[in-house]
Amino acid sequence: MSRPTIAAVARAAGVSVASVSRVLNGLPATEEMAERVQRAVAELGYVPDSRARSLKVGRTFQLTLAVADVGNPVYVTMMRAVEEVVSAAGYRLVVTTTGPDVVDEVALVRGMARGYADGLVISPLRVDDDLIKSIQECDVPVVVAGNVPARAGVDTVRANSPKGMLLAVEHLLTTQRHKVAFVNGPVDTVPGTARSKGFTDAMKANSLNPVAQVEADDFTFAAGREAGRRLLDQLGLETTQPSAEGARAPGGEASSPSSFPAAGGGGIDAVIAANDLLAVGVMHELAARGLRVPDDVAVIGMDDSELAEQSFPPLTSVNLGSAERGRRAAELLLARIEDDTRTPRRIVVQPSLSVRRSS
Amino acid sequence: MSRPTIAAVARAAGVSVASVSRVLNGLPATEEMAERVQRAVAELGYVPDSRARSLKVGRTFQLTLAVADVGNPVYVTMMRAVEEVVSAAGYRLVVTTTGPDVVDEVALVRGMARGYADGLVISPLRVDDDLIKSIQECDVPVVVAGNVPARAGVDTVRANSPKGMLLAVEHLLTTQRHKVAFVNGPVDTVPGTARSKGFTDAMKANSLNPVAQVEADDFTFAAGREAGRRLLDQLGLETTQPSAEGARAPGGEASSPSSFPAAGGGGIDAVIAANDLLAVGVMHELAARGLRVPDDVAVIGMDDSELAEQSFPPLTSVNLGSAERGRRAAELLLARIEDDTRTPRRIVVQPSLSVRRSS
DNA sequence: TTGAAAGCGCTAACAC
DNA sequence: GTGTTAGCGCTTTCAA
Repeated sequence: MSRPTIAAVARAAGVSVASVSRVLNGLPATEEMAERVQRAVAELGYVPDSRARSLKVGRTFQLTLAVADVGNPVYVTMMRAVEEVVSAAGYRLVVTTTGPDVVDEVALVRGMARGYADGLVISPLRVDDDLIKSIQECDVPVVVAGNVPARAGVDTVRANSPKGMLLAVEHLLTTQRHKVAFVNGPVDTVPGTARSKGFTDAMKANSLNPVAQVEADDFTFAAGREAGRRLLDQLGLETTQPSAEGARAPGGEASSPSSFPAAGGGGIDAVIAANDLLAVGVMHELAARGLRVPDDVAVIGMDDSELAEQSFPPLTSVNLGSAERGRRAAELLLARIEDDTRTPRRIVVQPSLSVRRSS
Repeated sequence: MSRPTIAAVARAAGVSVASVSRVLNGLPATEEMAERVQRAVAELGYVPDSRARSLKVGRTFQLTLAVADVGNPVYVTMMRAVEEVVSAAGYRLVVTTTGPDVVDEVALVRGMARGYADGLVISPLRVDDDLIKSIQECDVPVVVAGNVPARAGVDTVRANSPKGMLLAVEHLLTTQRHKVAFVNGPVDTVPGTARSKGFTDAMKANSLNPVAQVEADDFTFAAGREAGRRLLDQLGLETTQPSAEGARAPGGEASSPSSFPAAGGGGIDAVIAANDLLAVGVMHELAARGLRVPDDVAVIGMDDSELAEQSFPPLTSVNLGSAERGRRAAELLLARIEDDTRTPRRIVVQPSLSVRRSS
């Protein structure tokens, strides 16, 4: 038995389809009419087809959130925030994953023309002219949670990475750390570029020279660990442990009661990582080499995701406002759906530092 | 300027809409016809409306995956597996979050009647008769990644928690741990129930008595930490550290060269947690009380999610086959979409143990 | 207030 | 091989 249609309901209620539609949409009708329709609806278990409806009204009341990697906890925070805003506005949120390639992002945006949703929040890892063009030409409103050139003329809400980097570097200085290394993600990504420049500027602003810099292949834990390996190799820090079994904890007891940097960091006393996953990967590699966090090396991540509290030791992390970015992005999208003529806004969310035990 | 329709393309190409449709769907047409249509499509940037299409053909070529909590890393693994299978089959996957309440799950399943997708994979946290009923009556195929009664007659693929618990307990015995505590999630959930029974049986089978058992409010890190707090309070283990600053690492250096349990666990030498998030929460609480993992207390999680490798020390975890469950669930769904008359299958995925440093 | 009917954009008979 | 047309399920004029 197939799904009942509005016609079936009309027949069962002995009224016209128009009346059923009206009752269902809360338009004026007599008490009795409403009653009869409701009964028929309940009896048949009728549920309106959203495709047919949206074909007619031109809206789906669905919104899409596209992220590159569901495994990145920063997106969890963002998803939650977006979900909250859009569901309060009566929209359904669906999440899709694009993967790391810009071509897939472009395909996703182009695909929106198929009418899947009334709007899109996209947090692109990589941006090129094709992507910008696809966003500009998109049939539904798009807001970018990330950084695209102002001339693109699209709504964006982005983090302030340079400011965030400044917070990180200044925190390190305050805690007497001067020999800092930087583990970035792929520099051909939007966040990778921003972090790179931010780090360089922040160091310069504090008259510091980076001791070392490496670039991970990806914004993932595995890539972070691998990058940490390269970093420490580069610094001439061989693995000190005879076996994995005996590897020391990153948060092992301090060798001295104070929290001043101990020797043994092999030329560095701090690492800043471009996100939390990378930071945790680096901490694992430090531990594998017998280096303690924060005693030998302080570690700072970025994003202040759930992983930062879950990691051990808990990770000091630059809060780039992912929840607020999600919220603002959702609000921007809703506003643009409401009024497509408003001039594009570019919102920048300010960072803060969540100091935990890794620094 | 609004989106071009198939009629606009037909006009531009000087052919009929039927011909455009045919070319677009790869049906026989002359070289020249194909050419003209393709050109017009490219010129206008035409993209077919999937709503109109699916209204006509009765299929959306979208599949939905519904999970309770995007923040739980086990779902990340599952999502990836499902995505892989369905996209290979030419379907688009959309993910939605239900939250922890069964009523929202029911609403989700009922809502599928609106025609959002051709099928649903749902991993319900809580199951009641309403939910089962909604699944049975659902207009589109549903496969449950989790446990529902056999009499429900729905396709399911589930984990073997009891077997997994057995692996965990036996591993502890092998490593000379006998005083084990259990940190479960809410027992009114599907996994909570399964883990509870599994743990009890596994202990009994090995002639072991649980030293303590606590139930977390949720399958989250925060709830795990809180449950750990209650557990250790219950065992009379006061916080030994004067300040948070000096808390010891869970993976601190062993006090003896062997890996035999040291004293200091306050009546326990092992904790099994119902999932990885809970396990990590417990590890944090252990650390806060100066207890070392695994030296004082071994910790075993379940799910073997990405978090298990990311945690420190890396978490021994029961692999409940979330990737395979995702894969099989997706395959089951595809098969049922293909043939709705096949008898429901109930697949059980066997667990394995991923031994890491926490035990 | 209610009903009849047009039409959203597409596909699939059916006729040529 | 191609064009005409009915109709998927719904909403919304327009008349009554």
